Amino acid sequence: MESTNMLGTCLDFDLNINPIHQNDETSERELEEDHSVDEEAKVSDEKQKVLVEELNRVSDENKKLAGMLTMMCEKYNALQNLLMDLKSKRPEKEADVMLVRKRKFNFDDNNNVVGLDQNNDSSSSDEDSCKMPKQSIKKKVSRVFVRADKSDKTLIVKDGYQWRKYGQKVTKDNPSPRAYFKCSFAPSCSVKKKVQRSAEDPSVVIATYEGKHNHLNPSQSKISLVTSPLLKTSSSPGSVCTNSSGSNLTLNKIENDSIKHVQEFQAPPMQRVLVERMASSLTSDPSFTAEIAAAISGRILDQTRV
DNA sequence: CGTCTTTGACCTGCGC
DNA sequence: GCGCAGGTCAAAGACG
Repeated sequence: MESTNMLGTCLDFDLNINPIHQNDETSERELEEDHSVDEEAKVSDEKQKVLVEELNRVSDENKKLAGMLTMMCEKYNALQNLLMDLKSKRPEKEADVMLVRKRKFNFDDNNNVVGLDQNNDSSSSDEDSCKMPKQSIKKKVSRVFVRADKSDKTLIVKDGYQWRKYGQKVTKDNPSPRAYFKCSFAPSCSVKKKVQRSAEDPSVVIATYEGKHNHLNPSQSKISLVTSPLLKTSSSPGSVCTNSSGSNLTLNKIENDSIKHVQEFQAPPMQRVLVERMASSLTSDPSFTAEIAAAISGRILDQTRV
């Protein structure tokens, strides 16, 4: 029978348990009709149940995420307060360090003398970084995933900074070449960038940033003009917005743009404060932004692969 | 002519 | 010590 086949194993089971009325055609037909109506109702009920469960699960998840966000904000506030306390307790020490750094920096800039600030951090010059043992250099490394046209073979990631290409190499694990860039905006800036297409998805370009810029972003002024009304309220001392030493403008740009959009849509002050705080926390930590970008890109890659 | 890109050679770290 | 792979240098060419 067609109807029994359509209704699956449960119905087959029901029909087979009562073989006594097999010759009674009318009663069988009535029975089948009843069964089919019942089963249709059952199926729709089950579907409804599944949907309701899914809805509940999603709303629970949403609640959990909201809770996590609130917790993150609270923790961020606590950390911010802690940082402010620490800064207020040790202002002289930091000022001394800054003074020494500035002095060394000026000397290096003006006289172009190499080798005097070898113990300096990532803001030392290229020559220094070449002479120093690689193990002693602790540079901040961040990765940015950028969607690019497959046909576009120029490994250029526009991030607002000025880069000079100094090498290209084909690596073992990836058929597409890897390009090496140095920041050419400031001679003393030791930030390097490696750009390579993803082996898994050639439409994705992976830019790896090493080090921290010790100068303003060439296009920073333009960006800060656009976003200053928002960031002025959100940025705290020490954030990227104020020290402008973020290593990743692409992300900053994306974040700032998205922040603008978010602010346009979210009028309630509480949400606005939350968004601003989140934005501040995101922009103040390049590694965190890189991790977020990596996670998002990975997610996108996963979805495009399916 | 100055700047930027390309590309082969060289250097360095690491595993065997 | 050797080979491999990644990273860097620097000469040559392209381009505005």
